[in-house]
Amino acid sequence: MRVITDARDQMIRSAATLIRERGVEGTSFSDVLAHSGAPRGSIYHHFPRGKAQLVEEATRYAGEVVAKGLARALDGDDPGAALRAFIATWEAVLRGSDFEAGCSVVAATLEGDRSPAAREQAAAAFARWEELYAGALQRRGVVTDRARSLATLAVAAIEGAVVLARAQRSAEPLRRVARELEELTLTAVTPTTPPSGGP
Amino acid sequence: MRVITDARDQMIRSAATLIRERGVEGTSFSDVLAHSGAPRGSIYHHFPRGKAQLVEEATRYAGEVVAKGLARALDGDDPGAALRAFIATWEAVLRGSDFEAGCSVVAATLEGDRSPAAREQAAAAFARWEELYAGALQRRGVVTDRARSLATLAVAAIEGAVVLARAQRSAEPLRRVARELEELTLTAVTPTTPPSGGP
DNA sequence: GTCTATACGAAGATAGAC
DNA sequence: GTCTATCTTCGTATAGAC
Repeated sequence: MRVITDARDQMIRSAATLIRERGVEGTSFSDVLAHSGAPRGSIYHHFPRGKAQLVEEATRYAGEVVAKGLARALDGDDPGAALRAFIATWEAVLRGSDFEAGCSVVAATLEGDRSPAAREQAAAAFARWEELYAGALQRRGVVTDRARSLATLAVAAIEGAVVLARAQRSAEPLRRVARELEELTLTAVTPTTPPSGGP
Repeated sequence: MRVITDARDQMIRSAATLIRERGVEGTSFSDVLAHSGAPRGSIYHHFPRGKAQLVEEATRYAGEVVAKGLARALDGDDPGAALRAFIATWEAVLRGSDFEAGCSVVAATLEGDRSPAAREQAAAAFARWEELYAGALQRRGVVTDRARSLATLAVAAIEGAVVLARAQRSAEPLRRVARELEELTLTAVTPTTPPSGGP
């Protein structure tokens, strides 16, 4: 059994954190070492393929963390609550960093032209998030195609809102997107029954 | 009167194009010179503050190009049509680059922690796009607050969809987001009148 | 496994000739 | 204005000692 807080995992976590703030190109090995406290000589021992490998694993890790949070929030089978929890997480990230940090998976996508493997990890992460949310909508009676569209909209809009929030240094974009997505979800899972004639 | 295709403007355009593909950190002066054909000795003549200044102007330029396209599409006062035109533009960018290019303004936001001025340009661009779209919705009878929320959702979702599309190398995210946004817009501008009793 | 030292290249920025 | 040459810094990656 392996302890999950060994040096290697700590480096991956540090890399994910720094990539979130500075991007892939803006994060050097020295930065990761300083942040993680890992010894310099152990980089190529743990990551033989160098930075490309570290970025890949950091992207995969970041994707999994979000997926786990999303899955937990979806336990209650209430898509609206999951949406709120998901958005609240991002708002915490933004506020906790004074709007300096965003999503590592987005960063890996944008700067992943030099390492296709990192971009593939990013693609897998987005697909997983969409799948989780679409599944919850389907369990609440939304048909497959619509559930997929809504899930893609939710993931895209939230990730986009995080970008807008960073640029404008305000949580307002995230709140507006949250409001619209919640109402849309509510409408989708609630069959449009004409108002009955009262009691 | 100044010709708009002089060396300086060409460098700005090249920078915007390259940033869209490789990000800010991934775009060097040498890249911009090779792409624009500008002479090496003229960099610090045209941009005394160096790369930071070039990135700022490229971000501003990219924001204006999109804003102009959006304003043109909104001429007809049909928000749905504008939405389609806006999305079609991004789909063309993605397909034309084999999903290697995205939005320079997003790139400037993510890597703009080293140059606050570039991020401010990005924030201004996003705000302008939102404002344009919200204005069109208001002219179609949507109340201010709702128009703002819908506009933020649209900008965030489309920018997010461009990121997803790059990662997954597919235009599908953009198409799904387009479908949902169009329906949402249609619902918002069409007052929910209960069906009248016939002709 | 981890260390120090270093190779090697590329980046941004500057200086001085033309 | 534009050129070439160069300075300085910093990045990844490697080599060899412990």
